Amino acid sequence: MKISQKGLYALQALMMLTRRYNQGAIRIRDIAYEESLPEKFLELILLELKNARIVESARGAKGGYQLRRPPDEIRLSEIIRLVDGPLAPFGDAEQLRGLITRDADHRALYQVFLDVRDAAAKILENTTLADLMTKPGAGPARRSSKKKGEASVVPLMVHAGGKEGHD
Amino acid sequence: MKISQKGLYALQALMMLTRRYNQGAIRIRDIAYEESLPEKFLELILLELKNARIVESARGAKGGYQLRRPPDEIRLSEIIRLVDGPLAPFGDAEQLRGLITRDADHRALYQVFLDVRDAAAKILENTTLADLMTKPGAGPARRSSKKKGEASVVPLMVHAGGKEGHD
DNA sequence: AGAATCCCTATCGAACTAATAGGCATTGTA
DNA sequence: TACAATGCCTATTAGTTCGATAGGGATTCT
Repeated sequence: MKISQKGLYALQALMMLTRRYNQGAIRIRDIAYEESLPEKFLELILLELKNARIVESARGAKGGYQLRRPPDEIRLSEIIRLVDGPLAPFGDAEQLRGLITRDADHRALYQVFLDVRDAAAKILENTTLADLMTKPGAGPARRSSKKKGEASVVPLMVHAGGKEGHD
Repeated sequence: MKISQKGLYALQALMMLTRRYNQGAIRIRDIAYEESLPEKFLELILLELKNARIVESARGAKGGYQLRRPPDEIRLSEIIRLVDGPLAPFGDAEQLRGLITRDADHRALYQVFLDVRDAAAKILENTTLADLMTKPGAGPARRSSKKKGEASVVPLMVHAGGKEGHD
């Protein structure tokens, strides 16, 4: 899965709307200004988020955007899938399962791809917009999702190579 | 991280060379035929793998390609980084660490991105070409890397949504 | 000498990405 | 009721990436 510039903008805009949750409609212009995003491009993104029922809009003067659901009910996986497609590094989960079943020669390879997508999905399904809110004074970030009967998963000590592992 | 068609071809070609390990040089044409890959495109890929010292070539008649190191010393992470770039879903690990440090407003978001890349890295660093070899008769695949003093990590029961979780 | 094979650079069309443009529709307010 | 503010929507564009092909040069075996 690759997160595009557009995907990043979407997430940033939604973080902004999360901060302003319950404060009524926010103008595109204000979101763009506060998050330093290209206004016209953001307009397109918000339209897409609206069609996906993640945000809602008010038109005309005093119009603007706001979240349609509480921030702790909007998962990062949902947004990323919408804007940037499947979480799998190749194809999508369904396709990979098919290949694992049918392509005996490359089964093990596709299984690794599926493992990677599952690991990403686990993180992104369990992180909501609410989890991204950091208190202004707070130090190094660490988040947790609890509410609404969801399993809280803390990704503790996940690190690959040595202490110094680039990419 | 997104694995391109080219990346998949590279991995497939290397799996083929793993099967033929210690059997001398294999012609591009034979690899292409056996794995059903476009020959000319594969040529480019192998050239790149050669420059990265993953495979070595012999030129002239009786020429061809072979792995330059034993299959259990070639990690999927190395190949994917070479062909498709950083494992992170956005930017690279170093850049993400910088953003987490400096961009207070979006720190938590970038931390999630880094968590995702760490999860992917963990899997891909711990899987080698040797791990992808399945016995011809064997059923559902499961692999493990042991040799050369590496920590063997079995990604057990990693699954996101419900039983039926597409992408 | 000649055939086989890898080496290398160039090129191509299709698709995707990030962004901009501009007119239409709706709504609050003077 | 006008009009200004704002979102809605479609089109367009320049630049990049992707997947693939082409072809001549260099090397090595027989």
